[in-house]
Amino acid sequence: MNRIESKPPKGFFGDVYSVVSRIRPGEVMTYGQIALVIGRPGAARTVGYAMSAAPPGLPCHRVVTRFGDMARGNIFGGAENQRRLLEAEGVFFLPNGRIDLKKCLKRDI
DNA sequence: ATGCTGACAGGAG
DNA sequence: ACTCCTGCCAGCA
Repeated sequence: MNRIESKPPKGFFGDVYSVVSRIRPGEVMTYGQIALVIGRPGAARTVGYAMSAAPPGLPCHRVVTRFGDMARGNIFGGAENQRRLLEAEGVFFLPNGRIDLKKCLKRDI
């Protein structure tokens, strides 16, 4: 299906982008948490959908799954690239290859 | 309006 | 640890 690209950010998508852009370097948020922040609990899937339409410049690599791992169809450069970006920002990775959500998960909801 | 899809989350087996 | 199923919500044909 067509990617949403010629559409301006609005409503749900705009909220998602706003929240994601608010994530400070060295911290990450899960899809479900973002959905909760914007007032749409359970809309984690839609958050991911919004991310697929994320405009350039949005730190979508700071958005991870509840396991602190990378999502399936990451289109921004692959899990390796994501890990490199996050580690460069100070995100702590565990030996199992996942992010230490206990330390890096943003909580200023 | 209806149905399908999707970068998820949780629970069950 | 694994897979499978269900629920959730927004956008598009």
